[in-house]
Amino acid sequence: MCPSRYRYDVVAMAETTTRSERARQAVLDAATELVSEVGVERTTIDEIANRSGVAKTTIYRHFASKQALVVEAVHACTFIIPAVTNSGSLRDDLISCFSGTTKASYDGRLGDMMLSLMDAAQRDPELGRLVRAQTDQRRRFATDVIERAIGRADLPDDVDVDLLVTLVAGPLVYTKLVRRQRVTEELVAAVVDSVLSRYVVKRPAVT
Amino acid sequence: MCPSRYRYDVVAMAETTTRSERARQAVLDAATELVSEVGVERTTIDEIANRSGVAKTTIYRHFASKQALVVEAVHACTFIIPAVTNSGSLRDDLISCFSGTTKASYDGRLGDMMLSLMDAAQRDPELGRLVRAQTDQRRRFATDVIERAIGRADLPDDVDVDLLVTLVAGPLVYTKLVRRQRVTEELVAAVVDSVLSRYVVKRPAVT
DNA sequence: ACAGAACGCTACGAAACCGTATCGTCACGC
DNA sequence: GCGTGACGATACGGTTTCGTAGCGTTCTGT
Repeated sequence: MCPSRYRYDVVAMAETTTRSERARQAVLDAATELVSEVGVERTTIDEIANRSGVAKTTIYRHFASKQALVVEAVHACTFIIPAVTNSGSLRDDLISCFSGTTKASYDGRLGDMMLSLMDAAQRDPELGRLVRAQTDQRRRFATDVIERAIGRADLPDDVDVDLLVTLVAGPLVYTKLVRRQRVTEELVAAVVDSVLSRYVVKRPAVT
Repeated sequence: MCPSRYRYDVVAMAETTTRSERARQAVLDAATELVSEVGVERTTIDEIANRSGVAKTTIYRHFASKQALVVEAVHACTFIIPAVTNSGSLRDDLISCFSGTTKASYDGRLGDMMLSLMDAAQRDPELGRLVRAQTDQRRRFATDVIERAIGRADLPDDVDVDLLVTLVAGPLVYTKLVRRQRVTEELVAAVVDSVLSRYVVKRPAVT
């Protein structure tokens, strides 16, 4: 009847998990939460211990250092892979791709910690690799979509794929990180249409 | 013959400046240098004292707190206003505007501290206002250029000016901050041309 | 030259944080 | 049910950093 000393929620996790795994997961959850709130630099082990309900000593039984813990916590929420459609329409696939990527990268906690993460990545090689891997992966999705379009001759084969990806991703990332505004579906569509307008029949120039 | 105890360079400053002003400036210089190297969070008063040659006690005679010092130091290098041409050519003016803005915002120290600054701005209202003011000012230059073009009927008057600015600024900022690549003149021109291609006569769609 | 203002130096208290040690308590497989 | 492994609580040493105090030294205007 008396409550367990272990404060992290046992019920919320599959009962097949061990005590050790539950503690570990509670620590990782608290770490991502904290990083998204106060950034990498201001995240402390003591506060993670408080929020997770896991004793600091136990945290150090699972993770070698604060740096290792942060890296693993960030890693966990970084590799959420958005689904990308393959409809045969360049426009639709691009919108789908960037909507998915935006959701996976800039909504929720990961979006909140993105700036702090990129800043910390400037000085922490481990985090640097993590951020770079994510950026590359996100760009890869868009690159694939574009190359499929080139294969269908929906785009000229001398198109600068790298630039094209930057032309779409740039305004979206800028809107989120610099202007701190929500990236709406309408914005994604407007950016994609603007970039693609160069390659499709359109209204004549205004005189 | 014996060297002065005051280590900051007296010669480098106009001799009309007072001792107090020289110390103050040396502190601000060291602060911006340090912030650009290690970020806002890791910048310490002791290290500023070391680099500037100004005693920590003297620093606190000039600035109420570390936060106040950082804000003022950042403010000093933030308000460098780039020159923008008014040639009558939308394309040339846009390229000039964004080249200038990029130089003023993302080259040198300010560029190095930008990520850390935007991160810190999320939690420090004072820095938040500073960053927002700079962003707004940068966008204002581009907005002016575009509105002049609308006045000349080089652009339709129903064009979404805000979106247009984002379409150009986004890829440049993204290239610098996320991809950590240099923003070349060629890139600026390529982005401007891509965005403007919607509004000028261009090659027909590839079949 | 001289007085007062400004600075440098050393030292310090207080707080935050990292990582470890110790020991008592709990959970889980057998 | 019982032992072993895992956890919780407390405490601690060491380090870093902020911001201040005290006091001697240097500069500067008059």
